Amino acid sequence: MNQQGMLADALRQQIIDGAFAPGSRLSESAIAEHFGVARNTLREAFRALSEQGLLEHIPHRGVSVASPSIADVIDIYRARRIIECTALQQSEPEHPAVQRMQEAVLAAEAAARDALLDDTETWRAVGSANMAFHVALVDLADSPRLARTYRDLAAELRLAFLKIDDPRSLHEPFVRKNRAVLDTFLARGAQAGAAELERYLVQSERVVLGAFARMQLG
Amino acid sequence: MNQQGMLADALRQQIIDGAFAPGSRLSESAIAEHFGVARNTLREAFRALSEQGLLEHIPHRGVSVASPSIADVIDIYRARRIIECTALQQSEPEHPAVQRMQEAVLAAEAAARDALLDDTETWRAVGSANMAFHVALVDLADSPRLARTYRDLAAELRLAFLKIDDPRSLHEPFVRKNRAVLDTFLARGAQAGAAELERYLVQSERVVLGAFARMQLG
DNA sequence: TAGGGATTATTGTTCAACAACTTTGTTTCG
DNA sequence: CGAAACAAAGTTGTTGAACAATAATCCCTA
Repeated sequence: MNQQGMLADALRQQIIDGAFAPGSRLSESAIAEHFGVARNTLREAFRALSEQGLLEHIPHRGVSVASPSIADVIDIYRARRIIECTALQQSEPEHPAVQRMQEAVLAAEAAARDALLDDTETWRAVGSANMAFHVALVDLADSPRLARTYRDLAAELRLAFLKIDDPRSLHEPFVRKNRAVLDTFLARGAQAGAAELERYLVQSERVVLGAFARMQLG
Repeated sequence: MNQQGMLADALRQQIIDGAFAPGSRLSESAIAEHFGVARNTLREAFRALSEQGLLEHIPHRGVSVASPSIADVIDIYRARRIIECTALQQSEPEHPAVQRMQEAVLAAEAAARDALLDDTETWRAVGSANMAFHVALVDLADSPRLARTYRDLAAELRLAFLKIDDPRSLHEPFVRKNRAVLDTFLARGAQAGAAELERYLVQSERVVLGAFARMQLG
């Protein structure tokens, strides 16, 4: 792979891992030096991540890590509902992605068992496993383009999560919820699974929006 | 706006207008000279368009205009069905985008009336108006992210259209179909409109795939 | 203290050069 | 004659430096 490709991937991972706070500005020269690449090369990586919604680019002011607003969160969940619910509703139970959904749920349950009360890192791992569940779910649709769109949505949503202090209340309730979606889907079919998933998404959105609202007060 | 922004837009328009045949390679130095910019600047524009699916980038082999395969067309229509049908189904008739849907249908009908039998240019204008109808339709969902995804899908699909010789058979039948979708939606509601739209998309996909199949024979 | 203007820092763009790689053309050998 | 190996040419990938254009900061004055 290219240097810029690897560079974009590395940056992407760091951003998702919270190495830079949402909203913080990224200096071209500093980051270029940090990665040991030329400024021109870094700019190409920046543009790729901007197209994916992870970075925000303002002319002559450089790039910042995206910092989703309440409106963004609402939009992300709107898109999630459309993509995820349709993907699940129109799917077949024998699809290979189902196994990956299983594994993701098990991984999330395991991580949640091991997590201490306020260990940010572990709860983020729970969040990662939860997200892997939904990524696998979208793969049920067998549409590379929808999967790509969803990947970008998920990365953006992760930035929203980073803004919230309390990672446990953000991730813990949804381990059980994902399990419910999966079990309902397997036991009672696509239609019932999609309905359960819709409830999941509504509740998840409410939790995130609630945290955002509290944030703007405190 | 930036030079690269304008550059990307100009290139985008030229590609969509068919200035470069799908699949053709774009030489960095030639295009940079043509636009009077440096190679580095052009590369940033290239990357933006690659992210949107209009250009295909292969390391060390440069960029080519995307040339959608049959699999791509199938995927594009799959995504279209999910996005468009959900957008229409969950919409309200008083949404401002409805007016733009009206206008697009009228524009398409007018262009189709004036079109000569084999005037490629005019039939492409009909295609543009048709596409405007669907873009407006997606705006019913009030989701910037879905709208952006759909814009990229539409641009890619346009490249597929460019590969097909007979623009009339590609665009003419769908003027009436769009009218039917709109009238059904207005007269009988979102649910009925979505069903009509689904039929539209199925037929449209069949027409495009048929043309592709014939192309690979001849 | 508020406004205005010079200063400084950062980004936008260009250029030239070289490295890395692919493609093409040629040669050589079976 | 055909295929593999090799050399040559052309394109892209990346760098570093330079300058222009714009934004942010600081300092001075009223």
